[in-house]
Amino acid sequence: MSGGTGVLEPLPRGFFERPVVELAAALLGQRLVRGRGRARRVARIVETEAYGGQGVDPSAHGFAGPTERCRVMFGPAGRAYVYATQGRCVCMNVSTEGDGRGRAVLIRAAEPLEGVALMRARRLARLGEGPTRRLLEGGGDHELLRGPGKLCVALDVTRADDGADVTAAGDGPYLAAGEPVARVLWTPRVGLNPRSASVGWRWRAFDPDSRAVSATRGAGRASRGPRPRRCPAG
DNA sequence: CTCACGATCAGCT
DNA sequence: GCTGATCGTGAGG
Repeated sequence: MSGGTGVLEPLPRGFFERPVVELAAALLGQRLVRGRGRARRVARIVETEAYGGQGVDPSAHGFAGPTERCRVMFGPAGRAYVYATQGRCVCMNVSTEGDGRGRAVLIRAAEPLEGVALMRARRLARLGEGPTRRLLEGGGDHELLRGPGKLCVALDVTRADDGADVTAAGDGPYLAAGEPVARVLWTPRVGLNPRSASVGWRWRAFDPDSRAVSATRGAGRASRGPRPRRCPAG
């Protein structure tokens, strides 16, 4: 049960060389793989957000151009951009387009497929007593990767993975082919500055059939905020 | 150097 | 649904 032996072939570089909003949808259903052997963990991506780059998207880290933190987004497509927010949580993005404009897709949530016990152990190691601990101990596996910070905890994604090539199988995080999702819904992205001009853009894509879609304060679930659409709009 | 601000989360009400 | 925690990051002096 733990540690499947099947080879998970990485997605090719060309998969990531496409418009960022299109990639946000294309990543739904794909596999996020971390670790080798008994430490291997595999998850099915169910929620993403597109971040437009320099001069395009005021909510994107790369809006004003490259900085030391976000330089990976300005490099080739198919690299992990991993950053810390609130000083405590880390989030993982995948660079796209590769045209030096600083665009990337944030991976917000996933469903655990393999290495679930290790994911759970990683999450529990950071939790005190409380409802979340009881939920995870009681088999609430859909909660393991439900949110960009939680996902990185469960998969041991850290700042050390910033710049990692997600098209290369190995110990580091990489992307492998899954199955396309049946439906894709779009809403505004979560947690943005409400004064930002791009706050209403429907660049958050998710699989409405998944229980693992995140429900962060504010604009999280499909049931709140503007009604999800089938196509992105500005 | 200082300072303001989060692409969040866990725990409560 | 609401709030405090807690610090990396980038901009400015």
